[in-house]
Amino acid sequence: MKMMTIGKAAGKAGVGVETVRFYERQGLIEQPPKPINGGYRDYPEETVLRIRFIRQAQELGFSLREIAELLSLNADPSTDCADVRERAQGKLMEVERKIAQLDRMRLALERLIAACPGQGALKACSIIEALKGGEGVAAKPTQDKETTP
Amino acid sequence: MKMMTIGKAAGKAGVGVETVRFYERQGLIEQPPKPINGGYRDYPEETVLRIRFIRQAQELGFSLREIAELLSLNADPSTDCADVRERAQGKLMEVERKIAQLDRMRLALERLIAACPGQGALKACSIIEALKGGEGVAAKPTQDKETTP
DNA sequence: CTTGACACCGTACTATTATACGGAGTGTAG
DNA sequence: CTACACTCCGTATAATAGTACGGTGTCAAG
Repeated sequence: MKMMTIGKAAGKAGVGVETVRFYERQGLIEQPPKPINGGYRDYPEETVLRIRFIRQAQELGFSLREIAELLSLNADPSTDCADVRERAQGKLMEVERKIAQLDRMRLALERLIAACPGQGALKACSIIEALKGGEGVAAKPTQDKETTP
Repeated sequence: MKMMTIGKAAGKAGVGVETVRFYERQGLIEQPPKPINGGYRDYPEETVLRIRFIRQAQELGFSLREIAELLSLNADPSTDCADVRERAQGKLMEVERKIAQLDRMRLALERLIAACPGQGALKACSIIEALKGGEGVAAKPTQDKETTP
């Protein structure tokens, strides 16, 4: 039977061997047991999928800690369902917020592209305006007390 | 006239003073000139907007380097329009890819939440499957040569 | 049975993104 | 005019996410 060593697994997932080991140390993926008689570990296909998930999620702005939380939703069909549900709902809200923000950015970029070759009136569309609404979850800005007495 | 010191600007943007200085050093925001007779710098409102944009974009998975690229699209109505347009189109594709990925994750989370309280058949929906399609731009996985000779 | 590529493992180094510290200067409320 | 908070600037330290290195062990092709 074909044996998947760490190098093969890393290759299939598109990362380096050291990265796989790093994720193991962080508890993001499980290290397969070392064969009883010594020798090389055999990685299951699932590890490859997990690593790919991790990389994709990173590109979407999740930290490894957050990704661990996402993966934990997946991992335990045995654990308290209501708890998983609640955490999933939190993540869902986060995801929806990101989608909304990206959609604003998409619109801004589209406007920018549209405005570009037509006339010189490029000044009209500011990328910065794109993400105006939808505050991040933490660290609210201090209120600007209006000079309107 | 009201003067916005670095602390005020940082507060309005929801970051610390040190972070503002850091962004200045990175060239993400411009440091206002020091008043001729010494004293404190006066930050324009635009700086606050830029900082907020930076934080939002970071949550969407852009690095500071990428954010600098995004901001540069905004900055120069004078520069070569075709170039700006091209870069904007690249960013747009990136944004659309992210949206698609997040949409998959959203669906997976919704399925997870829906599957949760009904029956114990939670096993059915794997978060990991959510991001299957849509490879990241770089680092393609090595091809798994099928054992089908 | 040797040789070369890779696994194993611990430790060290790097890049990115901040945060903290310390000493001197500045602005303002009382 | 003094106390206190805040700015300024340079340097130091930290957290996150890897990446590299070096010595030893293992496997498999020739």
